[in-house]
Amino acid sequence: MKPYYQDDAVTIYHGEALGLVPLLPLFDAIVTDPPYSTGGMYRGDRMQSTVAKYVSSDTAAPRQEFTGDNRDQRSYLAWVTLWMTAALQRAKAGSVACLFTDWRQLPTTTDALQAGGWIWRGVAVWDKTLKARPAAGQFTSQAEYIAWGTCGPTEVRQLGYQIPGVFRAPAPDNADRDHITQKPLEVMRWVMDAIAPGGLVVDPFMGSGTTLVAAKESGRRAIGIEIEERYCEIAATRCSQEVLGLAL
Amino acid sequence: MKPYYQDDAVTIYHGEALGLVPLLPLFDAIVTDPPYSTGGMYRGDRMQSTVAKYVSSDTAAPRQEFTGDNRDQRSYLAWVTLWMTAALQRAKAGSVACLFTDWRQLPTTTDALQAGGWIWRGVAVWDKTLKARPAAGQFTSQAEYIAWGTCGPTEVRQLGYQIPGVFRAPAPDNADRDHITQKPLEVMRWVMDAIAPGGLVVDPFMGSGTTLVAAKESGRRAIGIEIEERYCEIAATRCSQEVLGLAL
DNA sequence: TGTAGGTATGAATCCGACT
DNA sequence: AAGTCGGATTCATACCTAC
Repeated sequence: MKPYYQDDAVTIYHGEALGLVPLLPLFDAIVTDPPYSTGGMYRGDRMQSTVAKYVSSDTAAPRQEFTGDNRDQRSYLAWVTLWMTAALQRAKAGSVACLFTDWRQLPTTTDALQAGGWIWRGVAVWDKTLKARPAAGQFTSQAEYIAWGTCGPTEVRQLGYQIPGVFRAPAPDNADRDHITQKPLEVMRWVMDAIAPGGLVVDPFMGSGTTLVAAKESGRRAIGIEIEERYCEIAATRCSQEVLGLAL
Repeated sequence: MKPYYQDDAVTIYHGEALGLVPLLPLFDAIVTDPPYSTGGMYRGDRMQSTVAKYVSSDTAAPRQEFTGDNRDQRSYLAWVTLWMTAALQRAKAGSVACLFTDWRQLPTTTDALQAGGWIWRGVAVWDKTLKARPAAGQFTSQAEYIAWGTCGPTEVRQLGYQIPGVFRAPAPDNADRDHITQKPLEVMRWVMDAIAPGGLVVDPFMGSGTTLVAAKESGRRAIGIEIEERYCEIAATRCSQEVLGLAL
């Protein structure tokens, strides 16, 4: 396993999550935003070869109606369960898992979390604030969700402050994004609060590496896995800039 | 079917939801906050009385129990599906369903919504703000959720403004509540925005009747069903005060 | 009317003791 | 043993009281 990039806090592997997760060192947290598209990403019935492209919930045109054909959702469940099961084997006791999801995949994601052997502890909300597409007479879909849980009993930490369960931060503008589903750094900083300082954070679907930057910046270590080399490059650049104190 | 209370906008029936829903006139929306049967990781915790589960141990003011809050998850799914199926039979095309739930029952609730034949359209978030019970080193559980959907295709309405998908409002103070789980009126006003003006709103688990007050106040009609007579009385009082313009 | 300080409490959760 | 029960604990926030 040769890293694509490495510094004292961050390691990036260029490769496929399902294959690489079992080879990771023991870690303290898995924080990730898997591709949760609802169509066209599964080739054949081999779920192992799934990660092909990222689709943003932001870019979807009008919402598809629920048709009763759960094929994609079932595959998604199986696939998430696979790598969460693998992750559990490499997780220290008390480790935290944070899985980003949209409203449509939230029930599937909590199922997969539990099917993978993790204890589901709750749902946190990223409120993207209202500026999204207009929807006539319907609740605006302005939130993403984090299904979170632990490996075994919770590790009790006295922080002296409460970690909000709802976090408000606008999504980055198109121009400021390297990746179509890129999260604002503030959101990832918020998530880091739920993880013990100094711990090792794993993101098997790294994308442009916001998780790694937030982890490093907040005194944690991180490992990122990404199948597309161009994102490995972007993330490596962001992490090394962070080294020099240039980020943000 | 003899009403417990009736005025020109509001009707209250004292009785049991499963039996009464099939007898209702055709309606435009079902908005309700069923007993979540939640309150704890462990079965034992969930089987406690509602006061033991939901009221802080050091709370001075006495609180009233409410019933129907001890189902396990399987039963909860079956039960919600039952009355949502019945409701669909009395729902006009394009009707809206809004089911309140907490994080733990959210996946079960969206399953039940769909199992009952409704089309799941999204999740709205009531952010209770950080005035919530803290949990050391964990995301605060400060939100409740609304699983919402429609009976058939959405009825397109031009509102001229967007309905937020995340709504911030602190839970009412202990002293200002008649029911342990009473919602703030503002929250119900927000929900009413998703329902056509003048429409008939049904709440089969009325409690202290906030849904009815919000419906009436916003120019809609409402039917409430409640199994405990004490809450029928409270709701009737609130609705009649609203008639006289005394509420709020 | 304003400001500062004290107090009560939340649709929890955890854990140990007891039946 | 598995199931029940009860007490301790967390802190941001709204509200009340006192100056």
